[in-house]
Amino acid sequence: MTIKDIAKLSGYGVGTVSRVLNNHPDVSDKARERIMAIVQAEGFQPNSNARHLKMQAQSAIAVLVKGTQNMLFADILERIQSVLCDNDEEAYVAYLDEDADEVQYAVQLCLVRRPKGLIFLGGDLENFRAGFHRITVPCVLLTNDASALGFPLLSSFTVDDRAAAKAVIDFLFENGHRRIGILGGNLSAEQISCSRLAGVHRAMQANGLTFCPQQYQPCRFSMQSGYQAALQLFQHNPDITAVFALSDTIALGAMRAAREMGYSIPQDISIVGYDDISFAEFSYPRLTTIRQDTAALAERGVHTLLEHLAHTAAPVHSIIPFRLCLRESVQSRADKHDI
Amino acid sequence: MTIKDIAKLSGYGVGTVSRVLNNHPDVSDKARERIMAIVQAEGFQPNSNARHLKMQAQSAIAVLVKGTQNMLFADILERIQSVLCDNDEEAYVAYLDEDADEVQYAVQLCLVRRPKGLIFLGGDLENFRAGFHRITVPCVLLTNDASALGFPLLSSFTVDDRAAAKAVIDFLFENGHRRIGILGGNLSAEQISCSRLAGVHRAMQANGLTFCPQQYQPCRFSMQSGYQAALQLFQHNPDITAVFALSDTIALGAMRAAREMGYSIPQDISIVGYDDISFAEFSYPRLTTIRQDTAALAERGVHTLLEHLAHTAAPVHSIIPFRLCLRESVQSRADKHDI
DNA sequence: CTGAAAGCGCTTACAG
DNA sequence: CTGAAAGCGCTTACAG
Repeated sequence: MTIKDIAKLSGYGVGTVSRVLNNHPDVSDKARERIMAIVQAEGFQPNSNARHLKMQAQSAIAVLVKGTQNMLFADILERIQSVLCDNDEEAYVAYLDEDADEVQYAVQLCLVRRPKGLIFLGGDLENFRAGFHRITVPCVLLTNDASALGFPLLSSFTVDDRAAAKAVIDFLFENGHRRIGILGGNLSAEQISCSRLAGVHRAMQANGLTFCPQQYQPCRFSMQSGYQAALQLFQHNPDITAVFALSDTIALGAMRAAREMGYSIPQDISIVGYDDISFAEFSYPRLTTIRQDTAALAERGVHTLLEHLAHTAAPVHSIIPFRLCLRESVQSRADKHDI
Repeated sequence: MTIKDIAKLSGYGVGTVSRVLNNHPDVSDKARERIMAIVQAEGFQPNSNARHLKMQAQSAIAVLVKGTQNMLFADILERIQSVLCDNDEEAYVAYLDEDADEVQYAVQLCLVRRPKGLIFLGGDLENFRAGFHRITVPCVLLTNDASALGFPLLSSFTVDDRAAAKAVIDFLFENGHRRIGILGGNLSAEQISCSRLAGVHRAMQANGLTFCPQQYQPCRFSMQSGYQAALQLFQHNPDITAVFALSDTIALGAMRAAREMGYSIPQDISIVGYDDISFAEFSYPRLTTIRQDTAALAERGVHTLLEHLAHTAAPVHSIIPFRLCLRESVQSRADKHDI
């Protein structure tokens, strides 16, 4: 069943059928009615390959997800899909290892699939700096701030990672914690771990605390990796009273490690996460964490991309608010200051 | 840059270029070399719309995921993507509400996107029975058994849900539990909850236990819903000593509910899940659960689909082994039999 | 082994 | 408001 068949059935030409299908204004009501009736009856759907070939545009928007087990990204992705769907856009999603070069992959993808736009879920600024100039379609980076890069085709939305990290440290400090361990991602690259750690540094300094390298233990963003890193951290820093994990999954792994070391949470060790994935509220004890507004991230990201697809405009870089969710995994040590 | 440009640059015709690009055997080595050199140099990629238009086939395989927050499916999906990628296949994935009619959606999808094959992640047999005859491409259903339906285009892979559920009940019985509550999905439809519950019934009967309707509390497959359902369950059945949740997410919600009721796990109440998502191992206490072999499910599913795409063959319905993972959320009450 | 040509199903100026 | 026609970029018999 093609547009030609519909034309024959309706007595009109293919041009008119096409115009009806595409909601062109210059069609008589009679033609529109008659043709639509047949389209309905036959359940006709135009061949999208032919359509796109003619329109010289790929329909798809590609979404590159960095990290395969990332609950936060899964959450954002779900919302992205739904907004995209509401706008009749198709999404192609690819999962990359959390240490892969997403920009290099994107360049490749643009060659092969020619998406009309890209959304990056997570990204390393270093990779963008090195390779983004080769990308020629509008893009949006989520959960990292690309404003400093100055690419005209790259917008970004993120919470203020520094401020959020600082809020965590301040909160721990207020609750009497002085020796705090940090569990996070790879620092060699310009990733979110960096800005979060910058916030940690600033807060430590502001509160008169020193921070030595061994208080930071790098790991991947998974429970398993968080668990192992936490074991290391506890070993190197037997005196810490709190752990700030740069993601909830890492925090959940750290909880397990703490228990294996015989620590009670939060009596012996306090733990704070980052992301507020749904498990954070159902862990035991409930995890105190930084809530990222995934709905805002997804919606603003998609809408910005769609606008930039419609007409070129200056990139927008915007900060999404965060919130420190106070739950049960932090103990106040106000009464036992030990500095 | 089109195939025509490559032809001009190389001095060959477009036909030869196309043949080189598609690895046809009937091309001289010289032509192949010269053309490939130019293709490499220019970074040329054929327009996939044009290609597919000619080949009269959509490239994509559609994956329909039933439930948006399903960690098990997320896990399987990731593996599906990777296997598909290894085989140079593109995947289009759509997330549906867990109570949506996936078959109706699939029929629609076939009209619009014409995928060459479909993979269902989760599915209600009732929906398949009602609407699958309208689907004309090879399909695979994962985590439910479609053998009874007899559709020539529908294969299925699943663990034996009845046997697994029976194993859980037997295990609980052996450990002294006599009054067991069940938390699961919607029973009105022919979903996995049904076969799992059938296994529960059988095991209860075999062990001489009675099972009254109020011991079953339906809910959606989420922590939040599991939490609320568990609260109900405890209220209606204050004497139960164990809860079998038909998914790990439900179980995690139930754990929260149990704690709120003042129960210790597993001392006061034992909890068993289903799926073995990664959080099951990192919850506190660690969750005893049924492990589904997601790798096998994904790989066998994709390979079967690929084979059926290559040449029609009889559908295959296969059982994937399960394993009861003994961890910490079940208490032996062998010493305090109370029947 | 290679080229010229038809045609996949659609859209869109161009006439009328 | 409508139809005839060109053409999007590719593949594949058909000749040679």
